[in-house]
Amino acid sequence: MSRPGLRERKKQKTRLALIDAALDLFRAQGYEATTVDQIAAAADVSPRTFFRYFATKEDVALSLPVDGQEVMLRELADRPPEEPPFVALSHAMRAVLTELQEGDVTDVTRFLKSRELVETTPALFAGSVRRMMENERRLIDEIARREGSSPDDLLPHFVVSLFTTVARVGFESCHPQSIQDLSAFAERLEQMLSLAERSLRPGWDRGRV
Amino acid sequence: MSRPGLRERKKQKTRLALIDAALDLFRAQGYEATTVDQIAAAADVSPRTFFRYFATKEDVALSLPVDGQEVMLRELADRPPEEPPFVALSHAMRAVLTELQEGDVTDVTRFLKSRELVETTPALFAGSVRRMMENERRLIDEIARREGSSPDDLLPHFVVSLFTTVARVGFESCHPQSIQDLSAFAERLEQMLSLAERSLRPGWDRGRV
DNA sequence: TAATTTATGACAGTCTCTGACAGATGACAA
DNA sequence: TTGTCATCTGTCAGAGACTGTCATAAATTA
Repeated sequence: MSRPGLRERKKQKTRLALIDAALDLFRAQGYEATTVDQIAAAADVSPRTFFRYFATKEDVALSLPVDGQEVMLRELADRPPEEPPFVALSHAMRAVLTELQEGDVTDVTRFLKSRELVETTPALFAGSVRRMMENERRLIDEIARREGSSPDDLLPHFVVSLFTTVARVGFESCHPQSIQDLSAFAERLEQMLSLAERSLRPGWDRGRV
Repeated sequence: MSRPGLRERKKQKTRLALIDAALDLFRAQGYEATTVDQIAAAADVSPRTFFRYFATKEDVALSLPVDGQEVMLRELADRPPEEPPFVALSHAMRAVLTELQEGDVTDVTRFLKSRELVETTPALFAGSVRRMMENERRLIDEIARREGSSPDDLLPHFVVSLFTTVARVGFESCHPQSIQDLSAFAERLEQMLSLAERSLRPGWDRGRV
């Protein structure tokens, strides 16, 4: 696993510079009030280059949560097949938070920053939900594959949507307080997962009720 | 209940003209490919006037589903308090479809048109979900009021989010086929509601499990 | 009919985002 | 080291969504 070339490293640097510049400007003067020109200037690139890294202004704010969804999908694929769908999804989600916590501290900071931004900015919140739902399709496919469901079976759709909802409500409920570390997130998530577990019949996620 | 004045009638006419022009253009050449200028021209108003009726291009496409949400909220407020939350929400949703069906036929056509458009256009789908979630807050408040929950109780949030998810999955599952009438919608909705009912423990939506 | 309110059109301007082209820079082989 | 090539970047021009402003026209009211 050799170190990537200079070009690749520069690209990563530019990408992070744009993300950090954007998050700071968004926090300081609000999302709508900051222009792409300002972000580009703060990161020392031309406005055109900004759009070579991020398709939209929204993308730069949501790139971290989006990365998280990728991790989640990878983790889900690694869960043992005998695990019921909802349990597998829960563990995959926990793994995302764990992986983040074990990584670089600046990553955690960036993540929390962007998370707070998303919760307090309606436009970004909308975008976040949108991506969550685009991701839902992929989670559904993976669950359907694991369970061997037929393509028009509504159960995988139901299970994944329900799980996504539970996770979202958990995250949202963190919003009023300013969250300093990830453990508060993890705690809320467990709280919601157990509420869901208590509400649902055993075997519901495999159609055996 | 006197007939509104000429000015008010003209406004309603312009509004409907914009909606119809927009929906037709969107269907014919796609949502992104049609410009606001085209819509305004088709409805015989200036582009500036378009924005006096709809804040964004998205709004004109989603105005009908948004109207539906208003109806849903009104219906929910009319449900008897002894009804458990999930049942009350289900009945309110049924009432929306019933009210639509009993109204003008052109309204139903417009509704189905916009519904298909939303499902087939990612940008609009995202916007639709976003409004659904903005509406969620109001539904939560109403359920919390009915049940006398404390403001930081997660249960009303959970119940409403779960219901919204179920309804959404039901609507989405209609997409592949082209829906001609509302009864197909109603049928799918019932299918999903019964799946949810089977999966959940009795009393879950009042915290009595 | 006159006065007032309100809807509309016309115009100018900002911001997001895209295509096209040319110059700069890193990757790689001779 | 040098030359070639692919890729990154800046500059420019432009479309399209959306907003503020002001004058005009139409509806409402006295």
